Amino acid sequence: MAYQRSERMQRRIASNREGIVAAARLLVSKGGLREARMEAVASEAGLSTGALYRYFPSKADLFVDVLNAAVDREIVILDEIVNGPGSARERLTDAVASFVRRALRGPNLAYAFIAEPTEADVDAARILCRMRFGEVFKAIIRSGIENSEFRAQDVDASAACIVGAFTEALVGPIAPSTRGVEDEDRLIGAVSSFCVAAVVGVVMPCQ
Amino acid sequence: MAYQRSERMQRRIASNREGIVAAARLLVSKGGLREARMEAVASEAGLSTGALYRYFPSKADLFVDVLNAAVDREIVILDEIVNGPGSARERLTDAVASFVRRALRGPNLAYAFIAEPTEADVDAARILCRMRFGEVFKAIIRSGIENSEFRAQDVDASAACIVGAFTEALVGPIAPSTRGVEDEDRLIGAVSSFCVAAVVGVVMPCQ
Amino acid sequence: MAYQRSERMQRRIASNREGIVAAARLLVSKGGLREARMEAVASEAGLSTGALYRYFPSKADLFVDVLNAAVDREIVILDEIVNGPGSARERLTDAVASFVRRALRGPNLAYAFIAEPTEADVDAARILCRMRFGEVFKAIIRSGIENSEFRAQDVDASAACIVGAFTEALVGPIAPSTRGVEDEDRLIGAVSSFCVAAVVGVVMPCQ
Amino acid sequence: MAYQRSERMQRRIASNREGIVAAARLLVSKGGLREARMEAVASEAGLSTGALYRYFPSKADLFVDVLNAAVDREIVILDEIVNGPGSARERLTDAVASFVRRALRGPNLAYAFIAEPTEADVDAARILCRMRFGEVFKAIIRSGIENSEFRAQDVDASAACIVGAFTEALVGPIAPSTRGVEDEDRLIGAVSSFCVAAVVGVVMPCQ
DNA sequence: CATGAATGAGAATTCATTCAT
DNA sequence: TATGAATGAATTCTCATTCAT
Repeated sequence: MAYQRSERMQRRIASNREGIVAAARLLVSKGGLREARMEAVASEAGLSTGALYRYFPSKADLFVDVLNAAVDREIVILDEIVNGPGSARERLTDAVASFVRRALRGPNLAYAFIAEPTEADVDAARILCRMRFGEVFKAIIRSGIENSEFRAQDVDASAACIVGAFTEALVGPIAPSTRGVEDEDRLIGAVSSFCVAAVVGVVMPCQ
Repeated sequence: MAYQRSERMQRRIASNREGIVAAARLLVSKGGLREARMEAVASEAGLSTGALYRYFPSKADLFVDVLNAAVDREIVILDEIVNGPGSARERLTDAVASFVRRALRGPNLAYAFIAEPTEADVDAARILCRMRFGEVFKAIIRSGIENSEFRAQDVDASAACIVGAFTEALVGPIAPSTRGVEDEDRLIGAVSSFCVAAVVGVVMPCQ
Repeated sequence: MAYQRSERMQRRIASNREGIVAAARLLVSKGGLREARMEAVASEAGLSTGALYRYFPSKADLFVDVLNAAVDREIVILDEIVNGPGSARERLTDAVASFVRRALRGPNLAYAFIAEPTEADVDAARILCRMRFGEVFKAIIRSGIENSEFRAQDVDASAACIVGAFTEALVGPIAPSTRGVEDEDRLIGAVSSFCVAAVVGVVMPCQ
Repeated sequence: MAYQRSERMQRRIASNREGIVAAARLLVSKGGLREARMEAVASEAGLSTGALYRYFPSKADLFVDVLNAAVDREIVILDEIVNGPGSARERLTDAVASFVRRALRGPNLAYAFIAEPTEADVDAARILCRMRFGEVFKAIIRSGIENSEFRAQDVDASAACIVGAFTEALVGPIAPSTRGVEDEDRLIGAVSSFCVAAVVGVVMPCQ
């Protein structure tokens, strides 16, 4: 009677897991972490609440996973840009623009997660995610400083500022992310210009 | 025949109100809005939960007050800088530095509140506060553009980026605000340089 | 230093007591017992909540008093009618009409109290009041039976029915006591006819 | 892949719902709406408070249901009598007797609900219920007037009076519904005679 | 005697988590 | 393994009553 986990079953398990994460992501993108109740996630995933706990030991674990999955995708894309060709300036512009563009489209959750703290458990993960984003930008900044494209600066601080700047411009209530789609390019241009100017910062060198 | 409210009592009432706000502020600065339960606030203030409701009609009202009080103080100081003498560049530097410096000291909650969404009621106030901060920086940017200190730019977007940048640099976990006090000046310098460079943005003028 | 209670003081105490009862009555007539909070009563009476407890040991006691005061007045008037001249039938008509008329005017609270149960303590008093009203009508019914104006009947039950009938017709939501003032006489006529017919009840004697 | 809800479970759910309603009914019949706390209901039903909210969205909804269930049963029975054969007089007698008889037995809550106002939400339902009772009696009265069994009269007022009369005779403390069961028939007879006499009202036709 | 701020025991409702089926 | 009903601790808010001033 030894229990052999069939391939079919394995696939179902994997797909259930993905389905749960997808459902959770959808709900978060709609109403934020605050409104993503376990029962709603289960229902969206076509499962029972009990089943959720077979895949994730707690709500926090589930949302940490959701967060990481979303951020992983971002990081992959950003890393490609960062490690790609072009000047540091171009790569920074592209990285910011790429992030902002996808965030404006949704349902990309990176921004939602970045902006919304919750329980301590999830918060810790969020913090790590912000750090991962920070690392991406640190890499660009460092390479820009090395080849004298960028001014000398506190790399940690600048990276934090960049992440904060585009996050706020996107999700912050100040920033009119609701302007409408036509202005998308304008917003992207404005934010990436801001960030590039900040790190380049050859300020009035000829005066 | 009405009794005269004794001065002693008046002082007690005033001090209680302040005590409640202070207790709430403390708890928020420790554990965020989500851990600031009414009972905890009451206990911290040395009162009963019922007493809280004599001073504030609801939890949301209390925290809106706490938030506004913190932000009011900031805005007063920032406005003074903004409307003061000096070039736009100097004023921007000073404004950012001033905010960051006080935030690093604490218990200044402006940054905590700026960063943490909660219930819809409080959230509305938070959004207004961010907007108020945004307005301060818009004013500087506009004046800088007018006198050609700053490049032409999307004022709304830049203001959002500035607020996001120093917020993130402060509360964001990327920027280790836990570094210790020795680095305070360094952080302040880094963040304000970042913001100034971003809006000035005379990028590579001699190339 | 023996304390002589001055006449002035005695008068104030008495007038305060009356003021409290009046305030309570007003609030009840507006929003029912449910909405007559002690603080509101105090405020309406121009006193502090604490003062209330100098005159009444508890909320229940206060409202029992209010109830009894209102009912006392009714009973005095009804008793006058009951013990006055006229046939039992006339006296019953007058009694019902008199009660209904004053109730329609307000702020007569008898009906409000009659219709609204609350805490056990007050409820007991309410029950007693209904009994007192019942006694009034029992007296009329008995005298009507004695002189053969009314049919033989269960006096207790009939009295209860009468009280219930006009109470419901007044405060019950079925009975449109909101019809407007022009219909006042019509309602009074209808209700008293109903009650008289019920106790006379010489039903189809000639058939 | 959805599991089939077992019949056993379905039965449990149905019986739980009924159990909750029954528990609520019991508590109301004992101590009135004001003593029927959600925790007490849950405990009486052998459930947790949380479970109650799976079946009813709020306390008000639960009690509206309880009220309506009780009244529905009454109305069905009364309607049968009203629309049945017999003279208007007979049908009125039967309707009143039927209601009073069942009310004396309990746990029939119609009378309890009829007599006790509570929170606004439940109150609205209570008012509707009284109106439904009123309609039943209006129908009889109208048909009695049409075929000259009853005197001309204000149908609305009379219906209200009837409902008030038997309600008071039952729950009102004047009419000792605690008399004991032997007097049941006597009370029923007295109340229905009262109501019939009231609407027939051919008062002293031969004098 | 008057004041009214403070008390604190409730009461309703929510939701992550468990466990019998 | 899946289900989803049940749990129950947690949390906000209310209001009669008390007591220091």
